[in-house]
Amino acid sequence: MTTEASAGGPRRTSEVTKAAILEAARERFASDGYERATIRAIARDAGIDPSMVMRYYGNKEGLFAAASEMDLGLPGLGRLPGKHIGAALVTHFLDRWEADDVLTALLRVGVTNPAGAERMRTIFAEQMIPVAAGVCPDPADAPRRAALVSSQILGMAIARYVLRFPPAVTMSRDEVVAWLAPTLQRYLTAEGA
Amino acid sequence: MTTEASAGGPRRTSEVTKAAILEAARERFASDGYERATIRAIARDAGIDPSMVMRYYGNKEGLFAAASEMDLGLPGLGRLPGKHIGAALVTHFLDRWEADDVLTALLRVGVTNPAGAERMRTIFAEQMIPVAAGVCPDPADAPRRAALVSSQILGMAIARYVLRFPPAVTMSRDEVVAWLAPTLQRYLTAEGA
DNA sequence: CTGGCATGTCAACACCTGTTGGCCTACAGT
DNA sequence: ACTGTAGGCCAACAGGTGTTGACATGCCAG
Repeated sequence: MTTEASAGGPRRTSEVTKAAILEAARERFASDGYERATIRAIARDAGIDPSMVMRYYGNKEGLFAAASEMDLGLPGLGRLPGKHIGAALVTHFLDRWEADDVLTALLRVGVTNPAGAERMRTIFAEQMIPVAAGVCPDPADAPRRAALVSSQILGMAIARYVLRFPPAVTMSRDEVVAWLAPTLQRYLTAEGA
Repeated sequence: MTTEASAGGPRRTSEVTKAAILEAARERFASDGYERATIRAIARDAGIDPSMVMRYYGNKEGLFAAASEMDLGLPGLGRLPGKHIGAALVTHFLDRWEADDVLTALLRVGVTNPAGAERMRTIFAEQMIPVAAGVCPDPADAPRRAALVSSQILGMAIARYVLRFPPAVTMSRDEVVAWLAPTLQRYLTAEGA
C-alpha cells in the first residue's frame, strides 16, 4: 500500500516489511485464531518468505506478542462527564472494535491460547481497572466493577463480532449504546457493596 | 468409573466406550479448543486407540457435534415469577456452567471454529429466544432482548471461566447474581423500544 | 572498485495431525 | 466345536506445521 516513491527499486526497508507482517498477522489472528493462523499464510499475505517472519519476530509467540500490542486509549475518559461515562465507554469500545482487527484477534486468541489470555488479563489490569478507580465511589471496589464492565463489553463483542448472533449484528450502534450504557453506568457508579 | 460387575472380563460394550470418548472429548475441547484438542489425546484419555474414535464418530467434526449437544434446560423458567426471572436466569446459568464442560467447550470452540459458531447460533435461536419471547412485553423484540441477555451471560462466562480475570473469579456466586440479575431483568422486561 | 551488511529466497528437517485399512481376539449363537 | 461378529490395536499414509541454515542479491561506505 505505502510503496515509497523515493526507492522505486525492488528493495524495501525493513520497517515497511515488518509493518506489512504485523498487519497480515493481525488479520489472520483475528479471523482464524492462534492455531489456524499459520506463519506461512501470514507471510504470503505480506508478500515475503516465512523465514523473514522468524528473522524479525523470533517465533510465532513473539509475532503474536508484537501484533497484539494494544492501547485502549481510555485514560481520556476518566475526567469526562461522570453522568454519561457509560454511554461514552460503549461508544469508545464500538469504535475501537471496528477500527482494526487487534481487539478481535486478542479475543479470539485469548480464548484458546494461554499467552493470549495472559495478555488480556494484563490489558484488563492496566487499562480497565484504573478507569473504574477514577469514577467509582470506593476505589477498593474498582477491580470488581472493572470486571463487570469488561464482562458486558466482551460479551457484546463476542455476540456481535465473533459468533455473529443475527439480532446482535442487526442492532444499530445507537441501539447498542442505549441498552448497554445504563448497565455500565450502574456497574461503575452504583452505591451498595 | 462405571465398570459393570456382570462382565468382569476385558471386553466392554460399545456404549461404555462411546460415553468415555464423549467425556474425554468434552474435557479436551473445553480446555484446549478445537484445534489443540487432538483425537490422539482424546483417545488416550478414554483409554482406547484413536481409530476407535473414527469408527464411532466418523471424523473430528462428527465427534465435536456429538460432544457439544446441549440442552440448556431453560423452558422450565418460562412460567416462573416474572419479577425474579433475572436472578433465576443468572443462577441457572452459573449452575449449568459449573456442572460440566459442555458450555465451556462450546464457547472455546465457537470462537475459533465455524462449525462451533454455528452450533452456538442454533442453541441461541432455539433455546434463548423462546425464553425471551415468553416474558418480554412485545414478542417481536424477543430476538434482540435474547441477544442482550446472551451477551451479558457469555461475557461473564468468558471473564470468569475462560480468561479468568482475577476479580471475576474471586466474586462469589451471590455477588454475581446480585450484579447481573437487574441487568438481565431490564434487558428482558424494560418497556421502551 | 570492493567489501560488508541488509533484505530476501530456497530447501529441508523433525514433528504432529486426521484418517485409513488390515489384523487380532474374545465372546455369542448354532 | 465352529463360526460370525463386535471391540480393539497397530502401522502407515499424506499433508501441514514451526523452525533452521545455507545461499543469493542489491545497496552503501571505504
